Amino acid sequence: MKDTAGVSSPPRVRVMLPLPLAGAYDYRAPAELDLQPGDVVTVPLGQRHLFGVVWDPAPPAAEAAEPVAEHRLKPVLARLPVPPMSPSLRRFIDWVAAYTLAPPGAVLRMALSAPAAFEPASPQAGWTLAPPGNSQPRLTPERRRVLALLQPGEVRAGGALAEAAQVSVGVLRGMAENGLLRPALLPHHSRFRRPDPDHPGPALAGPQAAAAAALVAKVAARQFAVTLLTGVTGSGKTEVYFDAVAEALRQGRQALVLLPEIALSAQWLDRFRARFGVAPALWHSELTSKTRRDTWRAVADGEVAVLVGARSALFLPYPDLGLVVVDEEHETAFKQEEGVIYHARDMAVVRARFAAASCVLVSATPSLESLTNAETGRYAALDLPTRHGGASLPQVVPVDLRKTPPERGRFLAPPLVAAVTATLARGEQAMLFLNRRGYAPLTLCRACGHRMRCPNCTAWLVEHRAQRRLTCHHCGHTEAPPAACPECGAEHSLTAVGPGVERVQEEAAQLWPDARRLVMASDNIPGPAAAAAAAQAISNREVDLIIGTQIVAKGWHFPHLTLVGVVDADLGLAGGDLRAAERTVQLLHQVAGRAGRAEAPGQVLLQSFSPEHPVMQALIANDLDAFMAEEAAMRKPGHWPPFGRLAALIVSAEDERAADRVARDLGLAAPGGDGIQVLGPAPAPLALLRGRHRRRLLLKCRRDVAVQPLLREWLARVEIPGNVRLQVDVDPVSFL
DNA sequence: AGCACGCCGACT
DNA sequence: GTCGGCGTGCTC
Repeated sequence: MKDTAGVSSPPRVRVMLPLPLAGAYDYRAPAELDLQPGDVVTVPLGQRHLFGVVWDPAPPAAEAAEPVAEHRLKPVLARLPVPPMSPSLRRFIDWVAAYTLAPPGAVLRMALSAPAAFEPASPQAGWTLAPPGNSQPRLTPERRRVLALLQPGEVRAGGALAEAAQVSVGVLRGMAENGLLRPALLPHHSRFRRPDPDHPGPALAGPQAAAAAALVAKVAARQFAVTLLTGVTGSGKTEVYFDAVAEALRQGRQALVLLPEIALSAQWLDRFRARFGVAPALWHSELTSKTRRDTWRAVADGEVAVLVGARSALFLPYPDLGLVVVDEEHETAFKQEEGVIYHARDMAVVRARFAAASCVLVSATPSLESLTNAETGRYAALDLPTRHGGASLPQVVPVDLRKTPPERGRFLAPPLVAAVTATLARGEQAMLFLNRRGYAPLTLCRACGHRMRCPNCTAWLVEHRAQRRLTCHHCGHTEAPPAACPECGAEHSLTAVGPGVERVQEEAAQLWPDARRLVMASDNIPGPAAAAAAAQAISNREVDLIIGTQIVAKGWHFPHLTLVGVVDADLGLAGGDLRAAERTVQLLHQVAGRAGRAEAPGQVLLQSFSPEHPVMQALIANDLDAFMAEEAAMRKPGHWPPFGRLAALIVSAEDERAADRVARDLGLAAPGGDGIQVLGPAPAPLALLRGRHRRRLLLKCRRDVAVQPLLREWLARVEIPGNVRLQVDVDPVSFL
């Protein structure tokens, strides 16, 4: 900054705004506000007032850009009475923005996700005894009861006081008018109770105790470290990392546990309560705005010691984070695919690094990424080898659909039908797993071959027979099934092709009419309450046969379930997805883990057209380590992740030619060189999505290539018109 | 992200 | 003649 001699520029601060702007904006800093980096402020922007955060001064290198002229600066309006954003969270936001190529303000927006939390705290109004005055108001029995309940100086909420005195709140108001009571503010009372690290709970022994001690030592060291905790379903991983959470509590630091499907974790919460005596704070997208506000503030104030949340919980303002746990770390649900595109598992590691916290990644079926990091020593590794309580692993058996096909128009092969029949006859529970919602994935005209497709997407319409609708699972388009073929006009020619869970349930109803059946899919399990109710019904043996999509795969404990039938084990393997095999093994292994967790041994039947496929063989032999080693050997030579880096560019526009033009320009401007390869442009597998035409390019680099500078230079060379959108997906998980 | 400015169709 | 549609562009 070149100050002319004797003329000093007025103090200015950089303020990050929660908007997708390229960087922070400069504001004039009134001296009386005494602004420091991290302060939450309100500033004018155009015609409106916005919340923002005072950011750190720009590094000298960035000063090449001309600073905004003095006369254009507007003043910071106010500093808000909330704890300042910590340096570690500010650095994390900058880091995520730089890594994902997202505007830093868009990342900040995730950290300011409860704007109501900045409104001046409105303590709840209550009533207290008024000092005795001159007037002598009438003392009815109702009024006496109220007065008897209040100690001098005590403040009680109106509703609670009225209820305790068995009067209406109107009585209280009348007493205030007569000088018996006066309004007062309730003392701040946190709704978040501190979990007790020493709450009497299940004791750990053997390998569990050893693993727990190792994690506790990491937390006690108060340094950044990453540990991969693995172990088969039921080996007690959760209780092991609970000990690490307890140590963070003892250290006076906060612990964050990320779960992929917070909505479906009623059983997880029960286990937490059993270990710590109270429920943890929760964070997910379906919180009410009031709970959201209270939780955000309580986290910022350090009142929340343990928080369990979905991926967005990474951006909450913990004052002193000591532990980050990512449970089910292999889950693709941790990948945010919209807005700021990031992988919560990977960002959790970074969040822990900036906070000098311990990070624990947990899974029965760890991702190849994490396994590789453990192998190279970047992560410590802990494995729990046995099922807790001596329960044995289920036996996995293939059902070869070529040798023993189902009857025509049916989807359950004779060996599976026989196994379910036998299980039900023994009075045990069975589950049929099919990762496909609805009745049938395709509706076809037998006369002309026309297929019912979505007008907005490259996708078939899925029949939902219960609702009498054809629905697109990508954009939500829905229509009534036509009486005649829209193409050739033939009547009664439209026929359902392939099974969904509804159709399997229909077949099950014919095969086992007396069995009590329960379908579990996102369509009929809309939220946490419904999921908990379903789990309860299963535990209470009110259900004999469960028919479910992938929502049954996650972390449930069904003690009476002894048979799992996978209706279509080949389903996830279609398509050219890099991780299709890995994901299928993980999903089917998790589903298989539902069977036989108590004393009764479990059995898993895999219906497949290719039982010789390495995925099926790995499941049958229960040797996932060998499978993952083979998977690694296949990816290594081509520098595929995790042995190389990927970034996807998705070009989309309503105008197909505009999308093509930009995709072509990107292809022409593509970077090259040693260890750098660009694939495409090509139409995306979902070439049309929500009415937008999509093209993809894929940048593949050796591990030692810095991808972000490469991408930034590349994108700067290409002009993107306003009607075309370009999304950058660093480390893509989905190839749609 | 929002809000303004700006340039073309159906209403009192 | 105006009200209003949403396309482009800027906000320290």
